[in-house]
Amino acid sequence: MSDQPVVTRFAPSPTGYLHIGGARTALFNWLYARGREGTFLLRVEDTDRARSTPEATQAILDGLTWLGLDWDGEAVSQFAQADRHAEVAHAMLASGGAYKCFSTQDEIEADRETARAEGRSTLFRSPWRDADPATHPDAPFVIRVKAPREGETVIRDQVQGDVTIRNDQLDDMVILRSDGTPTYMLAVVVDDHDMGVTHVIRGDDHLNNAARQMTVYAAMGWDVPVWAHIPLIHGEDGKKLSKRHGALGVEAWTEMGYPAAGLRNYLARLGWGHGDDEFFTDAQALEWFDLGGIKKSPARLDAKKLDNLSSQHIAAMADDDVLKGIDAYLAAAGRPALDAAQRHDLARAMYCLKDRARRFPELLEKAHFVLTKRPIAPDEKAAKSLDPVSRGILSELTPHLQNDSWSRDALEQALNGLAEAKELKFGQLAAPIRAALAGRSVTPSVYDMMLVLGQDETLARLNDAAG
RNA sequence: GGCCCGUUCGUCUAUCGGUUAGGACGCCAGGUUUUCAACCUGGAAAGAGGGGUUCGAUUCCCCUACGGGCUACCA
Repeated sequence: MSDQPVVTRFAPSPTGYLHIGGARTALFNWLYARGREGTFLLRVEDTDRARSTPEATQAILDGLTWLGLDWDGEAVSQFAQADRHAEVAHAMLASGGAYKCFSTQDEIEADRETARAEGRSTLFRSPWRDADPATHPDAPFVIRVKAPREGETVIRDQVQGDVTIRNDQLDDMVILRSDGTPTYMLAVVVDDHDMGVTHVIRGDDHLNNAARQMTVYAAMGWDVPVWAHIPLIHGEDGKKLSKRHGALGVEAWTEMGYPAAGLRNYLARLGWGHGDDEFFTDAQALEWFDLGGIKKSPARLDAKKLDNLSSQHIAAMADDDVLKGIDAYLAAAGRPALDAAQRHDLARAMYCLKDRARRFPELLEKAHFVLTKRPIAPDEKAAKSLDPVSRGILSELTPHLQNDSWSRDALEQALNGLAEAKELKFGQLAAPIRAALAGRSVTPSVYDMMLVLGQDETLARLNDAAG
C-alpha cells in the first residue's frame, strides 16, 4: 500500500465559508500529496440539500485558491454521485451486508428515551435486522448496514495510533434514507473508494465515524485507506472555534492583510512541527511534512505568532509577490485598487518597505509617502513636527540639498553637517523632514524616502512645508 | 448516560526512562536608534493531581480531575 501513489482529498460541506480549521485540514492534505508527487482532490459534500449552497461552495473554492492550495481536476459534487451511492447500498442489501429497516423515527426516539432513562446505551437496535424479507410490510424504509456486534474494530490511525472500539458500540447506521438518498456515512466511503483516495486526513471529529465506516469497506470488500485524524483548532480562549471567536473565513484573514504564505506557514506549524523550525518556505514544508509529526492534542490560535511569521514572509517575498498580495488585500478589504503609477512607485520603494511590516495595511501606511501627491496634507502628529521653528530648519536645509549628488552618502553628509552646525540632535531634524515628505510620523527612514522620491520631488515637498 | 481522544512555560512546541526540561512567539528589564518596525543583551515562565512499575519517570501503566469528540433518515 505504501508504494501506491498518494491520493488525498479535502471534502468540505458547503454550508458556510472556509474556516481556519478547514483551511488547515486542506493544507495538510495538500502538503502530504504535493510533497510526494501525489494527487490532491477536492470533493464538495453537498448531500445535505437543505444546508448546502452554491455561494458557500464558491467561497470555499475562493478561499483555497487564495491560500494557494491547488487541487487536481474538477471539484467533485457528492450529490451528483447519488445514484452510485444508492447502487452500493442496494448491492450491500443483496449481499446481506445491509438490511431494510421499517422502524419509524418516533419508534426510534421512544427507544432512545427509555434506554437513556434506564442508563443503557442509546444505540438503536433495529428489530428488522434479522427479519425475514417475506414479512416486510409495504411501508417506507431506510437501509441500514449490518454492523458486527462481536469482537472489536481497530482504527490504525497515523496520528491517533491504534484506536480500538468494541463492536457492540457500533450501531447499524443508516446508509440510504427513506427517500432513497444516501447519507454522508455511505457517500464518503463510496466516493473515497471511487476516487482512489489512499490517505484520509480529516478532523478528529470523524475518528469514531471511521470505525462505523469500516463496516461498509468490509461489506464491499474494499481496501481501507490510511487514516489520519487530526485534532481540531481551538480559539485563543481555548474553546472550540465558533463564529463568536475566531472562526473566521479565510477571506477575513485576507482582509486583515496577511500574506497567504504566512498563513500557510502558521497553519502548518499549528499542531505539527519539524524540530525547532518556525519559519519555513513551502518547499521546506513540502519536504518535511509528515503525518507522524502531527500532535494529538488541539492547538490554539495565536494572532501574535501569526503576525510574527507574517512579517517574516512579507520580508522574504519577491517584490512582485508582495504587490500581488497587496492587490488581494485591497480587493478583500474593499479599498480602491492601485493604479499603474502607484504600482510603479510602490515597487521602487519596496526595498525599504518589505521588512518593516507585519501585514499589508501596515506596509501601505508606511508607503503613504510614495502613494500620495503634493500638496502633502500632514496628519495630526506630523503637523506637530512642522511648527515655525522646524519650518525654519527646513528652509535652512534646502540650500544644502541643491548641488549635492543625490546619493545616500551625500545626503547623510548634508543632514549630519546641518545638524552639527545647528547643534541639533538628528531626531530634531528628521522629524520635520519626515512630516514634510510624508505627512506622517511613521515612515521609512528619511534617507530612503529622499532617495525614492528623487531630488526634485523632495525639494518641492520640503519647500512646500517650509513656506 | 455510553464509547473514544487529549492534558510540558501565557501560546505553539522539543524531549521517543537518566537533560541545569531546549527553542519560538508574547511578556518584563536594559541597550541601540531619525519615527514605526527591526536589532542586541539579560530575565521571569511548564511536565493537571494521585497512585504504581523501575536503580531512575515529563516519558510506561492505572485512577481522578479538566477539556474535546462521537453517540441523527447533519456533514
